[in-house]
Amino acid sequence: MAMSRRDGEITNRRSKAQKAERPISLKKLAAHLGLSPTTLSLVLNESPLASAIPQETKDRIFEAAREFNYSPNFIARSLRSARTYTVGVLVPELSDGYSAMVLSGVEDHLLKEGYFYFVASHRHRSNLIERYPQLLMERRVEGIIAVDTPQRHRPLLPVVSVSGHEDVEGVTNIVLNHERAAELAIGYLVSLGHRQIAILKGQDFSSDTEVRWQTIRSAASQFEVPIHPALVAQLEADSPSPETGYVAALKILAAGVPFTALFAFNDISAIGAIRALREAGYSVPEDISVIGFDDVHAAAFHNPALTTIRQPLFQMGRLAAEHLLKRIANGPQAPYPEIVVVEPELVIRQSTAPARQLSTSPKK
Amino acid sequence: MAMSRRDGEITNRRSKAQKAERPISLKKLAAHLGLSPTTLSLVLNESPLASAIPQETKDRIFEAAREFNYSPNFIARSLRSARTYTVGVLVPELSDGYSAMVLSGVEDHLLKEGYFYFVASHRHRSNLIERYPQLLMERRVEGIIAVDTPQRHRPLLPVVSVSGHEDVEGVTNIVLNHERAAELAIGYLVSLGHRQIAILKGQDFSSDTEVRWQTIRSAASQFEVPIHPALVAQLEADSPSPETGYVAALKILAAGVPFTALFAFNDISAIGAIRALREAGYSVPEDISVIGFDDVHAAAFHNPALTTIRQPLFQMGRLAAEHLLKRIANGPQAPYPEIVVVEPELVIRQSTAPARQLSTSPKK
DNA sequence: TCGGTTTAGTAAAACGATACAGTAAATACC
DNA sequence: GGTATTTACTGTATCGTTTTACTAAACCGA
Repeated sequence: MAMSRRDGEITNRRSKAQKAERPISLKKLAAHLGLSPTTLSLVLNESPLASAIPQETKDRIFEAAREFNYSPNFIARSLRSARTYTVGVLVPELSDGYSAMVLSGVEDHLLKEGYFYFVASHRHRSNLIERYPQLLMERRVEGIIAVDTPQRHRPLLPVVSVSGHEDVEGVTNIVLNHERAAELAIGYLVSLGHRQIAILKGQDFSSDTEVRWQTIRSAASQFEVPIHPALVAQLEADSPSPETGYVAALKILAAGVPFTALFAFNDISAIGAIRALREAGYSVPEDISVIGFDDVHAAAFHNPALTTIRQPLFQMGRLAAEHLLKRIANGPQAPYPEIVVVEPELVIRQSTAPARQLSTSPKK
Repeated sequence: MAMSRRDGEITNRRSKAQKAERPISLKKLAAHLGLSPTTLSLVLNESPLASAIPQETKDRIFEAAREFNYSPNFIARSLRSARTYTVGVLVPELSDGYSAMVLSGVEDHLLKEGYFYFVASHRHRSNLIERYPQLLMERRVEGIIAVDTPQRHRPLLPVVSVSGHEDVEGVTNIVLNHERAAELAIGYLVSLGHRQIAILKGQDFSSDTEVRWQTIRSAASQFEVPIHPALVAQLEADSPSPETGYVAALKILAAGVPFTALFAFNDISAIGAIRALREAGYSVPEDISVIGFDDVHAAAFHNPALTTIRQPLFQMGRLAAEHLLKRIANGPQAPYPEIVVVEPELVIRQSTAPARQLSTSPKK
């Protein structure tokens, strides 16, 4: 009994009218009670000035407010108080796991504090990266959280950046301790006996790409393992799919330089890389160890379960929200932290193993 | 050179003052130009009434607006026009992939049309499910999109629900053709020779759970394959991790009733189930075929790549936004669709194979 | 009975923009 | 030369709330 509807087809209509009653205003409610709006405002907001109002009147007011389902117009209030209790969040992409995790932490704190937030995802398009902050400012957000989004100019609002790496005045940076992350990964691989390590670099647009690469290089030299240029490939496409890692790993394989371990830019690309390695006849981790980055949900349940460097993404989001609200509360003149560092964690699972005898060609 | 900073530690402060210049208002700009706010408003909004204003004056106005970086106060505008160009989006959870995909589609359309949106994730807590819509209404959103979130009462605003299944007046439902989805999955398994099919039911809080189960039962009876009660398990924990599927699959295995295929509630739980099967000594798909649902990014790159029923999540989000904006534009009296149906798609990958001779115990 | 305090409120301005109704001067028309 | 129209604007009210300053009546103590 398969149906032959096309996607998005509309199956039914109805036209029962929905009353468009404008919500009741303070003024009307006041008129109804024969009081002034001022009085209602004082009472409903439990202002100290309402102390002179007798309880009986207060009760009448509360009663009427409930009866007419009065709720104050947030817009009018915002206009008067110049407070919107709203912040803007810029992310590159919503569906890639990374931003969603950070956002989740951001939201956790913001909603708890009575703030709401606008999300805008710019998909790395520079015109949008320029435009969205303006639009957000027009809407009078009180601050901006920028996730993996470069900040050019000194902002007119408090800005907290997650995984940004520019040193811009007015911006608080929440960053991972990248030196430590690289040390953990390279150190662990070296401890397993790996000396030929392939690296997947991030896309140019990702703000972690450059630091990650620098810290890997310095960790490598610290552990005295050379990084062969042919064993480095860069992720290319702007896609939240493992495809990018697959392609990059193929490139490294094509170069023909043997290696026993691969350190991917993130878990998603690690998963793609594993597929490429497997298709080339290598098994992971027996022939080649793979280590990812981030520890997204999928990492633990991939097959093999991914060894990875965990970034506390949720916590980073929450810290971002906390610092932003603190800056908003303290006012623009107050000092604020320029950098807040969070620590990575090595999560050992099944995609890494001791290095085996190096073989140029797969066993097949 | 490992550092010993604790997470969230603050490394630096500075106190360079940020000027708190209130953005310039029309009134002030008008005063500066020796014109009335009205004139500026007409000119800057390119109102037809500005036709009487000579170009020279217009130029002066535009010039000054640029110079003082004037941008209209959205809040004031909203108050006057009773339009906020803002909608609210309710989701259960941001970090689970599903909501993020839908949200991505929602955003795509909304921002294109000049709308922004507030996100609120309720984590299935019923007090939040009640409270957030109220808060959103106080903030004068013009409509609400509810993703996998039950709607109780007839709303005071246009509501579009994605994967909701209540028939509530005032709500437009964007739903998958679930009958077809079940037919595709069960039909495909049957065509591969499977007759003993295990089912992972969704959590009670998921609005798809009930329909999915009903349509699976009816598809099963249509194809004349019985569903053994011991081969049905329900996902329990409220977690976006494959753990839930792992646990449920263990429960089915424990029952000891043999089966050759498993139809999971979603891809995430399918991935967990595969792990459980594998640990029990079965190989997928040789011993047991597994089919997922949704087609999230991870599905294609899991090992084995997941055969699944694709839901067009991004498109569903976009449709939700389109219908909501249409309803907002048409006003509350206008007719609106009650249901919009989208079609699923069977995506065949490597986690399914022809049924093999049934064996009660794993080959090991 | 006078001055002061408390009680119970109110009036008006303000936030920033927009809509509507004017108006004064200049020009056009016959 | 007188009316009609166009040009170039302005004044005021309004959206819904909050704030500040005010008032009028009642009460209170000496």
